[in-house]
Amino acid sequence: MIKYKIVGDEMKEQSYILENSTSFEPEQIFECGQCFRWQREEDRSYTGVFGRNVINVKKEKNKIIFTGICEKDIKELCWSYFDLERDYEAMKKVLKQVDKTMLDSISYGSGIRLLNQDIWETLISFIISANNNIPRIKKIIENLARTYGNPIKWKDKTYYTFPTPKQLEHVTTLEFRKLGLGFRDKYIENVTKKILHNEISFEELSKIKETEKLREKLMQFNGVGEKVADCVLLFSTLKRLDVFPIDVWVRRVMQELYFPEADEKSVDKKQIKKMAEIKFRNLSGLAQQYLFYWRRAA
DNA sequence: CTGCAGGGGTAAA
DNA sequence: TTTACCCCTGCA
Repeated sequence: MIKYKIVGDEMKEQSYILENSTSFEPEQIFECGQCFRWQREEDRSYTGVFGRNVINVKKEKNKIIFTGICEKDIKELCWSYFDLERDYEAMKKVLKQVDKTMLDSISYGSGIRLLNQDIWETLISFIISANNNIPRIKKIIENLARTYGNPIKWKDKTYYTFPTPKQLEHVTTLEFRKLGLGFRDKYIENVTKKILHNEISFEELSKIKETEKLREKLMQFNGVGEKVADCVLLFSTLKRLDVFPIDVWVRRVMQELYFPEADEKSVDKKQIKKMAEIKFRNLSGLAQQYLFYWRRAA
């Protein structure tokens, strides 16, 4: 049995304040379905773990306050993770001109940003999301982290890092099953093995330029179909803003909007993707997120 | 109280 | 193209 040291006491708390923030609403960023490990606090701020960092994000007027314990400079980490380089105002301006619904959905979720999450974590998380509901997805991921990740202490609470492939190396199917993974247990096992045996590496994946090729590679993992692959492409550091993941909600809203005559299920994914490309072009993925967040709240 | 549908899909038939 | 799948929750 491996013992992990609690690193929290050795790391200093840091903070960073982003002034005059635009397109940054913690609730929208963390509740729009792209991530599973951010928890809402009593004061409406959010605390989460990414990499070996625990960070709290709080919005006060137009300031965003990031506080936490980090391995590296907190500002650098946040700029990368929260995609702060990208000009969301400019992208929203373009999408708003598509049609009235886009305009409405952007007004509703105007503070959404697409996170640059770790590819491995995003991959595992969305494999778990298959035919599953959000509360249970979150529960399973926390079970995984608590059981196999490293503890980090901060302010009298213990947080856990997302387990690395190495940390899942000797976990049996049965042990995964006990954590509530269900039929997905063998998928997680398969992905872990493929990574550890170097059949596919994330470094290699990151180098692939062509999105189609990258999607194909991702779909070689057991448990990864088109939807999961698209989510990884959009929500991780792979960051393909033009991919359009279609889940039940997105299918619903797209049919209502652009295929009002058709009855349920008669419009296939290919048609919907084609329509998204026509309407939203290279910003399809971002548009998908506004639509998803807006339609789900309705 | 029991039964059943359905959930941010995928693999296998 | 259709169907089973772990497990949990909501609702009839």
